[in-house]
Amino acid sequence: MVDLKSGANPLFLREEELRRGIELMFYAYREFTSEPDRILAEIGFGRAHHRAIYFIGRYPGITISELLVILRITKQSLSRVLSQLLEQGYVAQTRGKRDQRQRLLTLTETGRALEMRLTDTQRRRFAAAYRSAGAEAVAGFRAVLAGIMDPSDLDRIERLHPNAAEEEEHDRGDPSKQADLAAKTGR
Amino acid sequence: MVDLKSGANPLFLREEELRRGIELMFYAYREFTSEPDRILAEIGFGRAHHRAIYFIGRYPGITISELLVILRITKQSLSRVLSQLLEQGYVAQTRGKRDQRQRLLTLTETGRALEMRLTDTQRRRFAAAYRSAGAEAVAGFRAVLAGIMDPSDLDRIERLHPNAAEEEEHDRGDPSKQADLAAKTGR
DNA sequence: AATATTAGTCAACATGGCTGACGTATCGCA
DNA sequence: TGCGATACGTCAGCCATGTTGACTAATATT
Repeated sequence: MVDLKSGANPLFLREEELRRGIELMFYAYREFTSEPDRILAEIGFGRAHHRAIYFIGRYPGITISELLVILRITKQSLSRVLSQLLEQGYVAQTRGKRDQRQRLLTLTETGRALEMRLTDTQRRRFAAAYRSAGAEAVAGFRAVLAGIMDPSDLDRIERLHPNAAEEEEHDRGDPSKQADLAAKTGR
Repeated sequence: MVDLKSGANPLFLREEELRRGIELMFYAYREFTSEPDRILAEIGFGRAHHRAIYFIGRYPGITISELLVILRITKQSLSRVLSQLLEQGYVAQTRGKRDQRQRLLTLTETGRALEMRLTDTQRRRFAAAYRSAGAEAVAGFRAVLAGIMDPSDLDRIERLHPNAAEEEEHDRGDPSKQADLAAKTGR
C-alpha cells in the first residue's frame, strides 16, 4: 500500500494515462470543430461542407475521386454537399485537360473567403495552443497523432506535402499545385 | 528567392504548420473512432452509445445531468441512447440517496464487458503511438490538446481526476468513486 | 406554500452518413 | 475500331444522432 514515485503500480498509471489520452481526443476534437460549426450554421451549411471546402482549398484542382479518398465517404454523400457548394458559387469545376472525365475542383473567391473565415478560427486555436505549449510539445503532439492515424493517410499526405516542416521553396504563388497533385498522387 | 533554414518566410512555415495540425486532428480522430464504430455497428449501436458507456464506466454513479454536462447534448438525445442501454442491460439505474430525483448510472457486467471491448481498441492504438513516440512526445501531445480543449472541460476533468499523472493511491477497488464524483463536482 | 431542480416523454425536423440501382461520357487497350 | 473499365452524376430510401418546443411529475429548497 505504501507507494513510491517510480513505478508504483505501473498498470494503474498506464490505464489512467491511456484514458486521459482518449478523453483529450474527445474534448479537444469537439472544441476544434465548435467555432466553424457555428459559422456554418449561420449560412445553412454543416461540417461536411467545411471538409470539402477545406480540402479543395488545400489541393486546388483536386478531382472528385481524390477527394473521396481523402474524406472516405460515398460519392452520394459528397455529391450532396458539393452540388450545394457549386450552386451557391463557393466552388468551381473544370474538366481535366489530360482526362476529360475528371472534374477539377477549385474554390471561387467567395469560397476562398469562407474557407479563410472557417479555418482561421482553427488556426488561431492551434496557434494559441502551440504558443503556450512550446515547440517541443508541438513535435510530440505531431508524433503521437501521426502514430494514431491510418498509415495510408499518413503516406498520402506526405507524398502531397513532402517535408513541409523544412520546406525549401517558399512564396511561390502556386499555379503549380494542380499539376503537383496529379503528379504526386500518380493518377 | 534564396532561402535559409532559419526563418526564411516564417509566415509560410507557420501557415503550413498550422494546417498540418488541423489535418492531423481530422485524420487521427477518424481513425481513433473507426474500430469502436465497427464493433458498435455489429450490435446495432452507434458512437453515441460508446460515449455514454465510456463515461458511465469512468464515473460510476454519475447522474443524468452530470453526463449531459460532459457530453454537451440535449437530454432528449441522451435519453434515446440511454433507454436502449437500460433496456438491453448494459446500464443500471438507482435513485440517489441524498436526492431522490437523481438517477445514478452504473454499468452492468455486460456493460463493463462491452466498454472494455470498445475502449481496448483505442487504448491499444494510443499505447502503440505512445510507445513509438516516446514519453516526452506524450507530454507534448497532452499539452497541446489541453490547450485546444475548452478550459471549463479541462477544469472539470482535473477536479474529477486530480493529478492523475502522479496519482498517490493506487489499486483501490473503487467503491468510493461514486461519492467522489458527487463531492468533487460539488453538486 | 411557492419556486427551483431533476428527470422523463412526445412530436417533428435537419444533417450527413449509408446502400442499391442505373445512366452517361470518356479513356485505354486488345 | 470497338469494348470494357473508369469517372462522375443521380434517384430513392434508410438510419443514427443531433436539434427545438411543449408538457408532466417528483422532489428539494427557501
